[in-house]
Amino acid sequence: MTEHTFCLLDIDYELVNGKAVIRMFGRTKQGKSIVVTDKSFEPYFYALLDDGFDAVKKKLLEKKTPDYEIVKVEKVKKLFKTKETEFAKVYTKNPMQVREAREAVKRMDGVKDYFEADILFGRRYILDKKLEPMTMVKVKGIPFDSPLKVDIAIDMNGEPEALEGEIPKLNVASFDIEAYSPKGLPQPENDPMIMLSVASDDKKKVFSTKEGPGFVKVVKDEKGILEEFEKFLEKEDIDVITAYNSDNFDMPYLSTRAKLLKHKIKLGRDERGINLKSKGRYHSAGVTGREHIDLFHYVNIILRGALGQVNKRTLKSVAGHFLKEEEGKKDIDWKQIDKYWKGSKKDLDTLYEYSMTDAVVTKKLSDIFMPREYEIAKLVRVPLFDASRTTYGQLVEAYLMWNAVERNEVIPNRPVDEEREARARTEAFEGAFVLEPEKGMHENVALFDFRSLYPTIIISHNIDQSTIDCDCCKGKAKKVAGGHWFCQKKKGLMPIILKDILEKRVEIKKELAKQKKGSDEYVRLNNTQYALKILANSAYGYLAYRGSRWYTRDGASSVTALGREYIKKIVSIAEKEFDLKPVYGDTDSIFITTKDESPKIKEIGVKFQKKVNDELPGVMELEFEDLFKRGVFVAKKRYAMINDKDELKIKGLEFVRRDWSPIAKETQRKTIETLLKDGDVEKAFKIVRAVVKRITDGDVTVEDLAVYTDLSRPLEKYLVTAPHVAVAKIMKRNGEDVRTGTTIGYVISEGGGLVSERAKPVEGFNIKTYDKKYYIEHQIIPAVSRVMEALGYGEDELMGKKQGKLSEYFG
DNA sequence: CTGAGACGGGG
DNA sequence: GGGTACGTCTCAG
Repeated sequence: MTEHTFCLLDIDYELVNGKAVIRMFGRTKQGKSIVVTDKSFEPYFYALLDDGFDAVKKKLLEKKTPDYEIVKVEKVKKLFKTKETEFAKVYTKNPMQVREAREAVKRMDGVKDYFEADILFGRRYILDKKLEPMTMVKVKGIPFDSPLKVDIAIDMNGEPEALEGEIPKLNVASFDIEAYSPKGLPQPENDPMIMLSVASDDKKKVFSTKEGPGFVKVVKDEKGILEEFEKFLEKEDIDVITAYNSDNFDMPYLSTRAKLLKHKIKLGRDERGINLKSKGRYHSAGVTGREHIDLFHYVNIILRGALGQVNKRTLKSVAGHFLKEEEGKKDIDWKQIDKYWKGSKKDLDTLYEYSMTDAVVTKKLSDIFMPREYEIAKLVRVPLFDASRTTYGQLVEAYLMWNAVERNEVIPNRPVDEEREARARTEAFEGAFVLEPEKGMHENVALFDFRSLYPTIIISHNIDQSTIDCDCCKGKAKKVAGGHWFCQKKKGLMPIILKDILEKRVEIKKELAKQKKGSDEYVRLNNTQYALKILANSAYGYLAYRGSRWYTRDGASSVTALGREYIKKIVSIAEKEFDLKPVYGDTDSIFITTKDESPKIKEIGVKFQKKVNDELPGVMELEFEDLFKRGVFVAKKRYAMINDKDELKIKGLEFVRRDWSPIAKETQRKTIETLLKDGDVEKAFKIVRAVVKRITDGDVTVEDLAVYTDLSRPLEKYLVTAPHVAVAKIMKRNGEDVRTGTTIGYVISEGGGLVSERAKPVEGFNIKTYDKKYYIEHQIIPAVSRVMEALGYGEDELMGKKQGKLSEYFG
C-alpha cells in the first residue's frame, strides 16, 4: 500500500463489469501525474415517502426490470424545507440507471418524489467526500498497471482526504491552429490545417510542413502535425491545455481533419479521441485526463461585465487589455493567410511569427486567467473543466449544493421543462430605481455606493426560497417592501452562504493587505476574493433565474423592492438633511454635489456617509467610491466622468457598434474627451463641425467610411438583406468566392432607395460617390448627438443647418 | 411594444 | 450521460 498527495484536476468514471469506477486525475506533490481509482462508490438518490419505510423498501428491492437494478435501500434523515424528514436512500447498480429508476420509483405507491437524482457521478463523489478540485487530496492504495498515460496509477483503499496547502506546479500549454482557406472562414471538411503552434512555460514550437525559423519543426504532412501535437502533450505530460475559442473552432477542426486523414487523434491520457459536445450555442471539447480549457468562456462569462460592450472579446482585444503592448498579438490580415503561405520566404516567416505569437499570447493570458479559474473551481467544488464553462447562475448553484450537503439539507430538484417555461413566461418584476439625471455638465461630484447591496439585503432580510411567507411567522413577521415576509426563526441557505461569502472576502482582503503586491500568495488571494465577489454578485440573479433549484421570484422581487427603498432613502437624506444635490443615482449608487458644485462636497460627503451608515442595518454599508472633477450626464445610464487623476468613466455612451464607421467612432471619442478634460463645450462642438465639414468637402478616405462585417452563413440563407449581404451579392456576381466567414467591407454611396441598395464594396469604391448626407446624419451626428443635446445643442446646430449661438465661430 | 432572428469567437 | 441549453441586440410588424 502506498500513500500519495495530489492536486485534484479532474474526475470521471469508467464502467467495469457494469459497475462504475471513479477515476481522479491529478498531479502529486512530487510533480508526478497520477490517476486514482475508487471502486467502492455507489450511485444513489433519495425518495421522499408518505408511507412506511419498510413497506416501500420491500417493494423497491423486489422490483425486477431489465432497465435498472436497485441494490440497496437505507433509511436516512435529511433537512427538507427546514424540517427534519425521513427519506429512503435508494442505490442503483450504476449511474446510468438512475434516470430510469427515479421515474419508476416516483410512480410507486408510497413515494411522493425523488431528490438528488440529477447529480453527475463525479460531482456526487466530490460532494460526498468533501473534496475540492484544484486542492490537495491524500489517498492510500495499491499501485496497478494502467494503460493510461500517467506516471502513477493507484487503486484506492479507504477514504480520500482533502488537505490544505499549495498545489504543485501544473504543466500548462496553449495551442493554436492555422488553416489554408483562400476565401472565408476555414471549413474543416475542405481546408487543411497548415500549422499548429504550442507554447508552454519553456517550449515554443510551430509544427508545419515548410521550412521556417528555429521554432518551426518541419513534418512530412498534415497528419504529421497532428502526431507532433500528440507527442508534445505526452512528452511534456501536459495537465492543462488552453486555447482561444477552441471549443468552437480548434478542437472540432482537429477532430474533423483527423477523421478525414484517417488518423486516430489522441490528445488525452487514454486512447479516445476528442469528446465533442454541443448543447445549443455552447460547445465543449474534452480529452481524458487533461483539462482542455477554452479561455474564451472566461472572457465571455466572467469578464463580460468588466470588459463592457465596447471592448470586443477577440483574442487581440483581450490581449490588448491584459498584456503589455510588446506582449500583444501580432496582427496580420488573415484574409491573406493563403498568400503568406504560398508567398516568398519572408511572407512565410511572417505567417510563422503570427502563428507562434498567437500561442504565446494565449499562454500569457492563461497565466493570468487560469489561477482565477482554479479558485472558482475550488470554491464551488466543480471540476475545472466544467467550472470554466459555467455561467454565473450555475456557479452560485454549485456553491449552494455543496453547502446543502454539508448541512444535511436536501438539494431541491432542477425545474422540469414545463416549469422552466412557466418561469420564463412570468411577467418581469420591477427592477432597480434609477434617479433621473440632472442633464448637462456638473463639477465636483462625489460618488457613493452600497457595498454589495443585493447580497446584504438578502442577508439582512433573510431572503430565501425556504423563508418567504413561511407559515411559522404568518401574521407575526413584518412585511417588507414588496409585500412579503421572511422567516424570523430559521435562516435560509442563501442568506447563510452569502454571509459566509462576504465574511470570507473581508478576511481575505485583510490578509491581502499584509502580502507583498504581486507575490504568489497575493495573486492567489486576490483571485479568491475576486471569485467570492463574482459569487456574491450573482446570488440575486440566481433567485430569479429560470433554471434555478432555489428559485424564488417573489424573493428576488423583494430584493429589488428593498433596494429601491434604500436608495430613495439616501437620496432623501442627502437632500433634506444635508442640503446636497443628487445629480444621478442608479440601483446602488448616488452621485452628489453641493448646490453650488463646490469642492466642499468632500467634507460634507463624509458626514453624509456617516449618517447613512448609522441608520443602515448591520451588514449594509454605504461606501465612498470616487470624486470627479467633472461629468456630463446625458440620460439614465448614460454619462461620462473624469476624476482628479484624469481617469475617465464612461457609461452607456459607447453605442459605437461594429456597424459604425471609424470616422464616427473617432469623433465620438474625441468629443467626449474634450468635454471632460477641458470642460469646453465650444471646443467639442468645433470638433464635430470640423468633421461634418470634412465629410461635406470630401476630405475623407475610404477607410474612414468603411464598415466591415463578416458573413455568418451561406449567402442564400439570409432572409433579410442587410448592407453587407447586398454587397456580398455584388461581389459574388463579380466572380468572387464569398462564403461563410468572408469579411465584407462596404461604403454607402449616394443616390436614392434603401441603404442596403446603395452599399458598395470597399475595393474599387470611387471616393467621390459616397453619401455625404448618410455619413453626417446616420453616423457622425448620432454618435455625438446625445452628449451634445444634453448640453443644449440640437442636431440642426451640429449639422450647421441652424446658425445658433455659435455662429461667431462658423459664420 | 412584442416576437423572431441574428450574432458572438475562430482564420 | 445521474447535465437539454446564453444574453443581447436589431428589425419588422
